[in-house]
Amino acid sequence: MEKMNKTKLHILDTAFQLARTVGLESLTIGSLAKKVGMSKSGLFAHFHSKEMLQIMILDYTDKTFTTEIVAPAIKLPRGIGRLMAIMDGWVKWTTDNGSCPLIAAAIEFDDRPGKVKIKVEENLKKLHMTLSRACQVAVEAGDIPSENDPDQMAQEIFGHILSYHLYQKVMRDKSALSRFETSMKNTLSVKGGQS
Amino acid sequence: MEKMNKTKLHILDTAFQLARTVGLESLTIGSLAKKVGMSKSGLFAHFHSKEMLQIMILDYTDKTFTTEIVAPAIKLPRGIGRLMAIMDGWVKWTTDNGSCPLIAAAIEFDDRPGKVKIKVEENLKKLHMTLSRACQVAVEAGDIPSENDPDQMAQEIFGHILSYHLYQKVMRDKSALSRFETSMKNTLSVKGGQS
DNA sequence: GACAACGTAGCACGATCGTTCGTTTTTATC
DNA sequence: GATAAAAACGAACGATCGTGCTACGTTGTC
Repeated sequence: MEKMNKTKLHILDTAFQLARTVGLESLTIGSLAKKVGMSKSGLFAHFHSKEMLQIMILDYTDKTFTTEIVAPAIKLPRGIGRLMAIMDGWVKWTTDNGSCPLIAAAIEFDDRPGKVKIKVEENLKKLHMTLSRACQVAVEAGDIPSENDPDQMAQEIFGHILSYHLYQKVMRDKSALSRFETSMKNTLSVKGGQS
Repeated sequence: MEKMNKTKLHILDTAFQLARTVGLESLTIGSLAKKVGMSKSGLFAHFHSKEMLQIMILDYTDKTFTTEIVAPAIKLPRGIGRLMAIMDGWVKWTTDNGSCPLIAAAIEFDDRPGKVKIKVEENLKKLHMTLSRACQVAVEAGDIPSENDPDQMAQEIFGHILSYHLYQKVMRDKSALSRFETSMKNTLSVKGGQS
């Protein structure tokens, strides 16, 4: 873990908020500096390239998501409650203000190799692991059928969130949330494969 | 429908390809002009603002998706085959080269009101309708259970595609495709809700 | 209180952004 | 082949991009 002084944290927090509405690429150092209230060069000195700034925003995003959503869920007793707590938090995280910088970055950089994409890949995998683990715990607790593969469920659930985001935020579909909840139920119940 | 001369179509086709790798915002008129092989101002004259260019790229994307993927599927006999043909085409469309400009734009503009967002919303709704209709046809043909709501299935399926895209393209997960297929099976089969 | 280290500001760089303008080249019409 | 219309061009605009450099102010240490 890296040392972080007060100013740098304040910058990152502002950058995080800004990135939620404009993404990582359209976030410019000039606009960020104006919003923070300091000079472009003074801000720039904390990071030594825009690429590094983007990476640290992703880091900050991950840390915020973990402490605000994952950590509280982990405190719940082992079982499906943890998973649902994460999902509730995630939905709120998606709905409230702006979208998720990680998702935005994932789409922006999916075809642009580089350090940022590597960081995105890393964070996405971590998120998948969190989901997958939570599913596994729910299975072990007997809350959901053991036929279900945790990785399969995780990928499906990830899709439910992404889809919800599009339907709710872009298409402004009033039914988006209830459909999301139905989707979750479907994923977590037994699968009656007709072969 | 608008009249379109040869040059404009060529520009849009090139822009479409470029947008698949960099998105709509990072696509600059200068870089596009260079790739097309004409001057910035000459190209700019065809559209009268960058915003209009972005909208026409989205239009072009929609038209291409329709003729390349939806139209061939419609020619198949009524039933689940149509839906699966669309999904096959969509997966290939997502996997082959770059991602989908519409999806990228949806993420980029979800919190930026304006004409572009309106166009994105319009196209997404059209895509949802296409999916929903295909599901409904499959139900009517008796290929999938009638308990399933077409809109519900459409939102789920949309999520499966988005998730697949992230897992395959960003996380480079080898199992992404097979999980996607499982997800599709799950969505299209009966739901055994344990209340 | 001298001194080193650090955080921040100011200024400027070359590049590129979207856009405008006037001119030249191409195309179509008679 | 003359002429009008349309298409493409080169140059330039003011603004902003990311990034350096230098200097000034603050802070902590001896």
